[in-house]
Amino acid sequence: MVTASRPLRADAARNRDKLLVAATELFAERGLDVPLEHIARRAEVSIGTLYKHFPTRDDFVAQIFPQRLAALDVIGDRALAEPDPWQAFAGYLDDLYALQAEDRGLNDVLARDLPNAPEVVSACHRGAGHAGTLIDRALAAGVLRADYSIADLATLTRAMAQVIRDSPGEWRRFLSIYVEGLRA
Amino acid sequence: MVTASRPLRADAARNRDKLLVAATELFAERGLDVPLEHIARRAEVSIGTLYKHFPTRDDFVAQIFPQRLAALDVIGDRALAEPDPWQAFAGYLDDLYALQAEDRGLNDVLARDLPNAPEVVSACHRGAGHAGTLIDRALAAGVLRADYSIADLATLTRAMAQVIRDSPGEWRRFLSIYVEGLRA
DNA sequence: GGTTAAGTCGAGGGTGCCCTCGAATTCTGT
DNA sequence: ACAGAATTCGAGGGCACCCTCGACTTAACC
Repeated sequence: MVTASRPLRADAARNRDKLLVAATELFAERGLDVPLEHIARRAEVSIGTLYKHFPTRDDFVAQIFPQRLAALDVIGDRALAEPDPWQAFAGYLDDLYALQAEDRGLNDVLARDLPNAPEVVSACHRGAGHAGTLIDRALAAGVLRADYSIADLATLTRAMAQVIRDSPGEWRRFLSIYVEGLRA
Repeated sequence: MVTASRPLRADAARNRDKLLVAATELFAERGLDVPLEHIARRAEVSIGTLYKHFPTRDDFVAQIFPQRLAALDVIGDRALAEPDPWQAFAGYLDDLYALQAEDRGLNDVLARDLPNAPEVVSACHRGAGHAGTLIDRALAAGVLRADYSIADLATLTRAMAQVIRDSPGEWRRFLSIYVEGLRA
C-alpha cells in the first residue's frame, strides 16, 4: 500500500511536516477553503514548495482527515455499547455534532460533497454504517419514528453544519428540539 | 421621502428596467451572490451602465426585495386569521419556507446578515413581529414547548436555508420532524 | 437642426486566489 | 570536497470578480 520510494530528504521531510501542521490548524480554524497561500505562509515555506508536496487541496485532506475521522469510530463504538437504543442513538448525534463543532474543517468535510480522498470516503462510510445500525436498533425497539432513515441523518448533518457555523452556541439546543421530534 | 429629482431619460428608464428584470431573475435562480457582470450581460447593458443605476449590490436588493417580502405579510396575516394557535404557527412555518424554497435570493436574504437596505430590514422586522405573535399565542395556549423563542426561529431559518440549498426536495420532511419536536 | 446635459460604453486597474516553471540552493553519497 | 540529484523559491501568468473614468453617443428642449 505504502509505496516506499526513496525516503524524503531531511529538509523536505521537515517542510512536509510543517505544512501538515499548518494545514491542520488552519482547516480547523477557518474551514476547508482556507487559501493555500495562507497555509504556506504559516508553515514558513514557499507556495512552490507547498505544491511540490501537496499538488491539490485534496492531498492535504487525504493526509489530515483520516485521523480526525477515527473519532467517528470511537463515538460509534461507544454508542453501540450503550444498551438503551434511544440513548445510544441520541448520544451518538450529540457526540457527532460536538466533534463537528470543534473543528470547522471536519464540519466542512462531513457537510459537503465528499472530497476525492478514498480514505476519507471510507471513513465516512464506516461512520454511516454505525449510524445505520443505531437507527435500525432504535427502530426495532420502536423508540424512533418509523420512517426515519440514514438519508434524514445526512440532511440533518448539513443543517447542523450550518447552525454550527452561524451560531456555535446554539447547536445543542437546536439538535435537542429536532431529536425531540424523532421519538416514536 | 421619494426625492423626485428630474425624471429619467427614456433610454435610461428602459435600461434601469432591464437591469431590474435581469437582477430579479438571476437572484432567484442563483442567489444573492451572482456576479454583477452577469446581470449586466443578461440585461444587455454595459457594466458601466449597471453601476450608474445601482452603485452597489444592496441597491439592487433594496429595489427588488421589498415586494418579495410583502409575501411575508400575506402569510403572516393568513396565519393570524387561523383560529387554532398550533395550526397558525405550524402553517406559518410551512408557508415561510415554501417561499424561501421558491427563490434562492429570498432564501439568502432571510438566512444571512441583513443587507444594508432599510426597507428590507423593516420588512424582516415586520415578519419577525408576526412570528413573535404566533409564538406567543401558541405559548399562551400551551401547545408550544414553553421555552421557545424568536431566536430559535432565526436559527431554524438559517438551517432551513441550508437544507433548501442542498436538497430542495427534502425541506418539508426536515421541517416536519423539527416541528414535531416543538409541540408541548 | 443644434446645443447640451444625461447616459452609455468598455478598456483597464485593483484584488485575491490559483498554479507553473526555471534559476538558485541544499542535501547526500562517495 | 565535489557532483549530481533533490528540493526550494517566488516572480509571474491566468482567472474571476470588483469598480472607475474619460471618450463617445443620444435624448430632450429650444
